[in-house]
This record gives sequence, C-alpha cells and structure tokens, in this order.
Amino acid sequence: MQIRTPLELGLIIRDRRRKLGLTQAELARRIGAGRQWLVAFERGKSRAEVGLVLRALSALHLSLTVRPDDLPLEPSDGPIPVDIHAAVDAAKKARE
Amino acid sequence: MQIRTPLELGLIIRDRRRKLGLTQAELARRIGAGRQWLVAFERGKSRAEVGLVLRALSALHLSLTVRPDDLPLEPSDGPIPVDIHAAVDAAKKARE
DNA sequence: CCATATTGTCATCGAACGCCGACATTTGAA
DNA sequence: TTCAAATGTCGGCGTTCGATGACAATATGG
Repeated sequence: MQIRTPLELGLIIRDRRRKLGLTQAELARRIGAGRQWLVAFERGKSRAEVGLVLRALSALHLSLTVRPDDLPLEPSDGPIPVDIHAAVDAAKKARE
Repeated sequence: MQIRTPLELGLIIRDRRRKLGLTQAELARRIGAGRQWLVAFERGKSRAEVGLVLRALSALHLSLTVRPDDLPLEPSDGPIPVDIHAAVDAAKKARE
C-alpha cells in the first residue's frame, strides 16, 4: 500500500491492529506509548513522532519500504504528480 | 529499501537528496521546514514529526509502501524477529 | 435491553519540538 | 592552498507534544 499522508498511515495501522485482534490499549502498551497517542495517530495526527510510528508498524508486523518514484510503468495516465510547493503554501495559509 | 529505524530513514533521505543535487537548505525550504530540522532528521532524530518526513519523501520523489510482514520467502534463516518489548524497555532505560 | 469493553475527549503538566539567528566546522572547487 | 558554500551546533523562544487520569460516548455481546 502506498503512503502519502499521516492519515493513510493511521488508517492502515488501525485496520491491521483490528485484524490482529488488538485493542488500542494493548498496542499502545506494546510500543510504549500512551493510549491517547494511538487514538490521535490513527485519526491522522500529522505531528506524531516518527519513532513511535515505526514501533507501531513493527509491533503489527508491517514492513515499510522506500523506493525511487521515477520509472513509471504507465508513462501517461499514472498518478497525478503533486506540486509540493503549492501543497506546502496551501498548508501554511490554512494554518492562518 | 527496508526501513526499521528513524536513522535509516534519515540516511536514505540524505542519499537521495544528494543524488538529486539538492542542498539541505533547498530541500528544507521546499518542504516548509527549517534547515536545522533536516540536519537533525538526516542524523536520525527519532522524534521528528511524521508529517514533515512524508513531505520530504514526496519532495524527493521517494514512494513509501507498507505491507504485511508475514509470508517469509525463506521460512528459516530469515531476518531475526525483533522482541519489541525488550527494545522498548532498553530504549526507556537508555533515556535514563 | 443491559452490562461491559472499547474508543474518544478533556484538562494538566513537564519535556521536547521546530523555528530562527548567529557562529563553528567541514567540504569542494578553483 | 584558499575561499565560498554547505553542513553542523548553540541558545532562546513560543508552541505542541505525549503521558496521565478521569469521564463521556460508542460498540459488542449476553
């Protein structure tokens, strides 16, 4: 599964946690985090610390892979390229 | 590439940034972060916020994928399973 | 339905964040 | 080597984190 945003990460972890029959409290305990941290993270908390996220993935036996994005299999009609400048600018404005 | 720790993530981003001929200041500017954040993150900062990390990956055209860890191709002799309890406990002690 | 477990929310608090400016160090090219 | 660019470090500042406990709301099953 392709990850683009913190929310996607949260949803994936939520689904996996449920498939494994774990409660939020149980998973939180296993990764050494507070239960509320998991609640917020599964709901897309963007400022969650990456160390805890990696521990959560590990505890759920989910492996994370990074690879170059180029070399599109379908040259045209692939995923729409994101203009990160626009995205960041929009985010900054949204912050007020 | 398989990611297990924040440091691995930082090193991958550092390598990619260099391959693309970007300076820390340039990349930081593009993702809307301070230059010092990138410095710390590339060196393994474990408490970096995940939102910025995802923006960095995106800006470098690196795609992130998550998949279940089971289904080992080599049933025996594969990667050593991590005892997350021990890992978390060790980390907590290391914190003092 | 009711009882219970699970999940979500609130307020508090110390700790660490990320930003910034300034400076030290390292790197790389002329 | 020399010098400028890039990288690393420091202190200060306001903000937000994540842990905790307590409570409300929402599943879940008997």
